[in-house]
Amino acid sequence: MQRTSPDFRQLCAEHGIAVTHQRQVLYEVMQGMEGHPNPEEVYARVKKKVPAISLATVYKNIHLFVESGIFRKMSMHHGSVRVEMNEEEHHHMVCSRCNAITDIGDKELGLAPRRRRLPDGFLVERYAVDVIGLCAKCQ
Amino acid sequence: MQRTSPDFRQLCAEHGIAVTHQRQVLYEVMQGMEGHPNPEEVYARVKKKVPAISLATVYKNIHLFVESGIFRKMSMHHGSVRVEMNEEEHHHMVCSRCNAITDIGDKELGLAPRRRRLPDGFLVERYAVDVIGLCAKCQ
DNA sequence: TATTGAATGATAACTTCTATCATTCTTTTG
DNA sequence: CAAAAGAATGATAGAAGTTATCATTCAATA
Repeated sequence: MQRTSPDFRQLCAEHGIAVTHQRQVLYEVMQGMEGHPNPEEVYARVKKKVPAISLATVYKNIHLFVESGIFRKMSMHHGSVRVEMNEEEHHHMVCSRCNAITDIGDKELGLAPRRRRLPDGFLVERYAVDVIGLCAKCQ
Repeated sequence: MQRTSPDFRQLCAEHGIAVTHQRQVLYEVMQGMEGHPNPEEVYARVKKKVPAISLATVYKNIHLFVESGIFRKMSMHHGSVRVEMNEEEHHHMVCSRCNAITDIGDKELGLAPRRRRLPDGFLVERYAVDVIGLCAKCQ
Protein backbone atom coordinates (compact mmCIF):
# COMPACT_ATOMS: atom_id res chain seq x y z
CA MET A 1 0.00 0.00 0.00
CA GLN A 2 1.39 3.39 -1.06
CA ARG A 3 0.80 5.70 1.88
CA THR A 4 3.16 8.53 1.06
CA SER A 5 3.03 11.04 -1.78
CA PRO A 6 5.88 11.58 -4.25
CA ASP A 7 6.09 15.20 -3.13
CA PHE A 8 6.67 14.24 0.46
CA ARG A 9 9.20 11.59 -0.54
CA GLN A 10 11.15 14.26 -2.33
CA LEU A 11 10.98 16.71 0.56
CA CYS A 12 12.37 14.03 2.85
CA ALA A 13 15.09 13.13 0.38
CA GLU A 14 16.13 16.77 0.13
CA HIS A 15 16.43 17.01 3.90
CA GLY A 16 17.95 13.59 4.39
CA ILE A 17 15.21 12.09 6.55
CA ALA A 18 13.32 8.81 6.25
CA VAL A 19 9.78 8.69 4.90
CA THR A 20 7.08 7.44 7.23
CA HIS A 21 3.32 7.68 7.21
CA GLN A 22 3.20 9.47 10.57
CA ARG A 23 5.75 11.96 9.37
CA GLN A 24 3.76 12.83 6.29
CA VAL A 25 0.49 13.31 8.18
CA LEU A 26 2.28 15.43 10.77
CA TYR A 27 3.83 17.56 8.07
CA GLU A 28 0.53 18.07 6.26
CA VAL A 29 -1.36 18.90 9.43
CA MET A 30 1.26 21.43 10.46
CA GLN A 31 1.21 23.00 7.01
CA GLY A 32 -2.50 23.56 7.52
CA MET A 33 -2.09 25.34 10.85
CA GLU A 34 -1.57 29.05 11.26
CA GLY A 35 0.21 31.14 13.83
CA HIS A 36 2.43 29.47 16.42
CA PRO A 37 1.08 26.05 17.34
CA ASN A 38 2.58 24.12 20.22
CA PRO A 39 3.18 20.36 20.25
CA GLU A 40 -0.03 19.55 22.13
CA GLU A 41 -2.13 21.38 19.59
CA VAL A 42 -0.39 19.61 16.75
CA TYR A 43 -0.82 16.28 18.53
CA ALA A 44 -4.56 16.82 18.95
CA ARG A 45 -4.99 17.42 15.24
CA VAL A 46 -2.78 14.63 14.04
CA LYS A 47 -4.56 12.17 16.31
CA LYS A 48 -7.74 12.65 14.31
CA LYS A 49 -6.02 11.18 11.29
CA VAL A 50 -3.67 8.74 13.00
CA PRO A 51 -5.35 7.85 16.30
CA ALA A 52 -2.55 5.54 17.42
CA ILE A 53 0.19 8.15 17.11
CA SER A 54 2.24 8.81 20.22
CA LEU A 55 2.92 12.22 21.67
CA ALA A 56 6.58 11.28 21.75
CA THR A 57 6.53 10.81 18.00
CA VAL A 58 5.02 14.25 17.56
CA TYR A 59 7.75 15.82 19.69
CA LYS A 60 10.52 13.88 17.99
CA ASN A 61 9.35 14.85 14.53
CA ILE A 62 8.74 18.49 15.33
CA HIS A 63 12.35 18.61 16.49
CA LEU A 64 13.42 16.79 13.37
CA PHE A 65 11.53 19.17 11.11
CA VAL A 66 13.03 22.15 12.87
CA GLU A 67 16.56 20.74 12.87
CA SER A 68 16.42 19.82 9.21
CA GLY A 69 15.12 23.25 8.32
CA ILE A 70 11.62 22.30 7.19
CA PHE A 71 10.00 24.45 9.87
CA ARG A 72 11.30 27.19 12.11
CA LYS A 73 11.20 27.26 15.87
CA MET A 74 10.22 30.56 17.41
CA SER A 75 11.22 31.92 20.78
CA MET A 76 9.11 30.89 23.69
CA HIS A 77 6.87 33.46 25.27
CA HIS A 78 4.33 30.84 26.20
CA GLY A 79 6.40 28.43 28.23
CA SER A 80 6.27 25.78 25.55
CA VAL A 81 7.87 25.24 22.18
CA ARG A 82 6.14 27.06 19.36
CA VAL A 83 6.61 26.43 15.70
CA GLU A 84 6.55 29.30 13.29
CA MET A 85 4.11 28.65 10.44
CA ASN A 86 4.30 32.06 8.79
CA GLU A 87 6.78 31.78 5.94
CA GLU A 88 7.03 35.51 5.37
CA GLU A 89 9.80 37.58 6.88
CA HIS A 90 8.13 38.96 9.97
CA HIS A 91 8.36 39.75 13.66
CA HIS A 92 6.10 39.60 16.70
CA MET A 93 4.00 41.93 18.74
CA VAL A 94 3.69 40.50 22.24
CA CYS A 95 1.00 41.82 24.56
CA SER A 96 2.46 42.35 28.00
CA ARG A 97 -0.90 41.75 29.63
CA CYS A 98 -2.50 38.79 27.84
CA ASN A 99 0.63 37.39 26.12
CA ALA A 100 -1.12 37.27 22.76
CA ILE A 101 1.35 37.16 19.90
CA THR A 102 0.56 38.77 16.58
CA ASP A 103 2.74 38.75 13.51
CA ILE A 104 3.94 41.98 11.97
CA GLY A 105 5.67 42.26 8.62
CA ASP A 106 9.18 43.53 8.23
CA LYS A 107 8.02 46.60 6.34
CA GLU A 108 5.25 47.60 8.75
CA LEU A 109 7.76 47.44 11.57
CA GLY A 110 10.01 49.92 9.78
CA LEU A 111 13.41 49.14 11.25
CA ALA A 112 16.58 50.45 9.68
CA PRO A 113 19.38 48.48 8.00
CA ARG A 114 20.91 45.48 9.69
CA ARG A 115 24.49 44.52 10.34
CA ARG A 116 25.84 41.12 9.48
CA ARG A 117 28.58 41.27 12.10
CA LEU A 118 28.22 42.33 15.69
CA PRO A 119 30.66 42.76 18.59
CA ASP A 120 32.54 39.69 19.88
CA GLY A 121 32.55 38.26 16.36
CA PHE A 122 28.89 37.31 16.50
CA LEU A 123 27.72 36.21 13.03
CA VAL A 124 24.13 37.26 12.34
CA GLU A 125 21.65 34.84 10.82
CA ARG A 126 18.48 36.86 11.32
CA TYR A 127 16.82 39.47 13.45
CA ALA A 128 13.82 38.51 15.55
CA VAL A 129 12.12 41.58 16.91
CA ASP A 130 9.61 41.31 19.72
CA VAL A 131 7.62 44.45 20.19
CA ILE A 132 6.38 44.43 23.75
CA GLY A 133 3.29 46.50 24.47
CA LEU A 134 -0.47 46.40 24.80
CA CYS A 135 -2.80 44.91 22.23
CA ALA A 136 -5.98 46.77 21.37
CA LYS A 137 -8.08 44.65 23.72
CA CYS A 138 -5.87 45.18 26.74
CA GLN A 139 -5.43 48.93 26.52
CA MET B 1 15.31 43.15 65.98
CA GLN B 2 15.50 45.41 62.96
CA ARG B 3 16.13 43.12 60.02
CA THR B 4 15.18 45.35 57.13
CA SER B 5 16.86 48.51 55.88
CA PRO B 6 15.04 51.83 55.48
CA ASP B 7 15.92 51.79 51.78
CA PHE B 8 14.23 48.47 51.22
CA ARG B 9 11.21 49.55 53.26
CA GLN B 10 10.83 52.51 50.97
CA LEU B 11 11.20 50.44 47.82
CA CYS B 12 8.45 48.15 49.04
CA ALA B 13 6.24 51.06 49.96
CA GLU B 14 6.69 52.55 46.50
CA HIS B 15 5.65 49.29 44.89
CA GLY B 16 2.93 48.48 47.37
CA ILE B 17 4.34 45.22 48.70
CA ALA B 18 4.93 44.03 52.24
CA VAL B 19 8.39 44.04 53.79
CA THR B 20 9.84 40.69 54.83
CA HIS B 21 13.32 39.53 55.67
CA GLN B 22 13.32 36.90 52.91
CA ARG B 23 12.20 39.46 50.41
CA GLN B 24 15.02 41.84 51.26
CA VAL B 25 17.71 39.17 51.06
CA LEU B 26 16.28 37.95 47.77
CA TYR B 27 16.28 41.46 46.40
CA GLU B 28 19.84 42.15 47.46
CA VAL B 29 21.14 38.86 46.13
CA MET B 30 19.47 39.44 42.79
CA GLN B 31 20.88 42.95 42.61
CA GLY B 32 24.31 41.43 42.95
CA MET B 33 23.83 39.00 40.08
CA GLU B 34 24.61 39.73 36.48
CA GLY B 35 23.18 38.50 33.22
CA HIS B 36 19.99 36.48 33.19
CA PRO B 37 19.75 34.32 36.29
CA ASN B 38 17.06 31.67 36.62
CA PRO B 39 15.13 30.88 39.81
CA GLU B 40 17.34 27.92 40.76
CA GLU B 41 20.49 30.03 40.58
CA VAL B 42 18.87 32.71 42.69
CA TYR B 43 17.65 30.09 45.16
CA ALA B 44 21.14 28.62 45.56
CA ARG B 45 22.57 32.02 46.43
CA VAL B 46 19.82 33.12 48.75
CA LYS B 47 20.04 29.84 50.64
CA LYS B 48 23.54 30.76 51.79
CA LYS B 49 22.10 33.70 53.69
CA VAL B 50 18.72 32.26 54.61
CA PRO B 51 19.17 28.49 54.72
CA ALA B 52 15.56 27.79 55.61
CA ILE B 53 14.09 29.63 52.64
CA SER B 54 11.82 27.65 50.39
CA LEU B 55 12.13 27.41 46.64
CA ALA B 56 8.44 28.30 46.44
CA THR B 57 9.14 31.57 48.22
CA VAL B 58 11.84 32.38 45.70
CA TYR B 59 9.49 31.73 42.81
CA LYS B 60 6.66 33.69 44.39
CA ASN B 61 8.84 36.70 45.05
CA ILE B 62 10.53 36.71 41.68
CA HIS B 63 7.06 36.87 40.19
CA LEU B 64 6.12 39.59 42.61
CA PHE B 65 9.21 41.65 41.79
CA VAL B 66 8.54 41.30 38.09
CA GLU B 67 4.83 42.10 38.39
CA SER B 68 5.45 45.13 40.54
CA GLY B 69 8.09 46.40 38.13
CA ILE B 70 11.15 46.06 40.35
CA PHE B 71 12.80 43.64 37.93
CA ARG B 72 12.14 42.77 34.33
CA LYS B 73 11.40 39.34 32.99
CA MET B 74 13.11 38.47 29.73
CA SER B 75 11.90 36.11 27.04
CA MET B 76 12.74 32.50 27.51
CA HIS B 77 15.29 30.95 25.25
CA HIS B 78 16.47 28.60 27.96
CA GLY B 79 13.28 26.82 28.88
CA SER B 80 13.07 28.52 32.25
CA VAL B 81 12.22 31.96 33.51
CA ARG B 82 15.08 34.42 33.33
CA VAL B 83 15.27 37.74 35.05
CA GLU B 84 16.92 40.65 33.34
CA MET B 85 19.54 42.24 35.58
CA ASN B 86 21.04 44.64 33.06
CA GLU B 87 19.40 48.00 33.63
CA GLU B 88 20.72 49.55 30.45
CA GLU B 89 18.65 49.68 27.30
CA HIS B 90 19.87 46.65 25.42
CA HIS B 91 19.03 43.61 23.36
CA HIS B 92 20.20 40.01 23.01
CA MET B 93 22.42 38.00 20.74
CA VAL B 94 21.26 34.40 20.87
CA CYS B 95 23.54 31.67 19.57
CA SER B 96 21.53 29.23 17.49
CA ARG B 97 23.91 26.41 18.33
CA CYS B 98 24.73 26.71 22.04
CA ASN B 99 21.89 29.04 23.07
CA ALA B 100 24.28 31.40 24.84
CA ILE B 101 22.77 34.82 25.31
CA THR B 102 24.91 37.95 25.25
CA ASP B 103 23.73 41.49 25.78
CA ILE B 104 24.23 44.10 23.12
CA GLY B 105 23.65 47.81 23.59
CA ASP B 106 21.06 49.73 21.69
CA LYS B 107 23.68 51.78 19.89
CA GLU B 108 25.91 48.86 18.87
CA LEU B 109 22.88 47.19 17.37
CA GLY B 110 22.10 50.22 15.25
CA LEU B 111 18.43 49.68 14.54
CA ALA B 112 17.12 53.17 14.09
CA PRO B 113 13.62 54.60 14.16
CA ARG B 114 10.88 53.08 16.23
CA ARG B 115 7.17 53.58 16.01
CA ARG B 116 4.97 54.06 19.03
CA ARG B 117 1.89 52.75 17.28
CA LEU B 118 1.66 49.67 15.14
CA PRO B 119 -1.13 48.04 13.10
CA ASP B 120 -4.25 46.79 14.93
CA GLY B 121 -3.85 49.61 17.45
CA PHE B 122 -0.94 47.93 19.21
CA LEU B 123 0.62 50.33 21.71
CA VAL B 124 4.40 49.92 21.93
CA GLU B 125 6.13 49.78 25.29
CA ARG B 126 9.55 48.68 24.13
CA TYR B 127 11.45 46.80 21.46
CA ALA B 128 13.22 43.58 22.37
CA VAL B 129 15.49 42.46 19.57
CA ASP B 130 16.90 38.97 19.49
CA VAL B 131 19.69 38.63 17.04
CA ILE B 132 19.89 34.97 16.10
CA GLY B 133 23.22 33.73 14.81
CA LEU B 134 26.45 32.05 15.77
CA CYS B 135 28.65 33.15 18.62
CA ALA B 136 32.41 33.26 18.10
CA LYS B 137 32.92 29.85 19.73
CA CYS B 138 30.36 28.06 17.60
CA GLN B 139 31.38 29.38 14.21
C1' DT C 1 -0.59 45.03 71.98
C1' DA C 2 -4.12 42.24 69.85
C1' DT C 3 -6.18 41.19 65.66
C1' DT C 4 -6.36 40.16 60.96
C1' DG C 5 -4.69 39.25 56.79
C1' DA C 6 -0.54 38.10 54.27
C1' DA C 7 3.89 35.56 53.69
C1' DT C 8 6.46 31.52 54.44
C1' DG C 9 7.96 26.67 54.21
C1' DA C 10 7.09 21.91 53.13
C1' DT C 11 5.59 19.22 49.87
C1' DA C 12 2.34 17.29 46.54
C1' DA C 13 1.01 17.89 42.05
C1' DC C 14 1.09 19.64 37.49
C1' DT C 15 2.98 20.75 32.79
C1' DT C 16 6.11 20.17 29.40
C1' DC C 17 9.40 17.57 27.56
C1' DT C 18 12.89 13.62 27.21
C1' DA C 19 14.73 8.86 27.76
C1' DT C 20 14.12 4.07 27.40
C1' DC C 21 13.12 0.00 25.13
C1' DA C 22 10.48 -3.61 22.89
C1' DT C 23 8.14 -3.83 18.54
C1' DT C 24 7.37 -2.49 13.86
C1' DC C 25 8.63 -0.32 9.69
C1' DT C 26 12.23 1.57 6.02
C1' DT C 27 16.15 1.33 3.77
C1' DT C 28 20.00 -0.99 2.13
C1' DT C 29 22.44 -4.70 0.33
C1' DG C 30 23.32 -8.81 -1.83
C1' DC D 1 13.16 -9.20 -4.45
C1' DA D 2 14.21 -11.02 0.03
C1' DA D 3 16.95 -10.73 4.05
C1' DA D 4 19.59 -8.00 7.15
C1' DA D 5 20.57 -3.80 9.35
C1' DG D 6 19.24 0.25 11.01
C1' DA D 7 15.76 3.66 12.09
C1' DA D 8 11.10 5.05 13.63
C1' DT D 9 7.22 4.22 16.47
C1' DG D 10 4.39 3.74 20.65
C1' DA D 11 3.94 3.14 25.55
C1' DT D 12 5.40 4.76 29.47
C1' DA D 13 8.56 6.09 33.15
C1' DG D 14 11.02 9.95 34.55
C1' DA D 15 13.18 14.63 34.69
C1' DA D 16 12.93 19.65 34.95
C1' DG D 17 10.62 23.58 35.91
C1' DT D 18 6.87 25.56 38.06
C1' DT D 19 2.52 26.06 40.70
C1' DA D 20 -0.99 24.85 44.27
C1' DT D 21 -2.19 23.73 48.86
C1' DC D 22 -2.27 24.42 53.56
C1' DA D 23 -0.68 24.70 58.30
C1' DT D 24 2.33 27.79 60.67
C1' DT D 25 4.58 32.15 61.31
C1' DC D 26 5.02 36.91 60.53
C1' DA D 27 3.86 41.89 59.35
C1' DA D 28 0.59 45.63 59.05
C1' DT D 29 -2.98 48.30 61.31
C1' DA D 30 -6.28 49.58 64.53
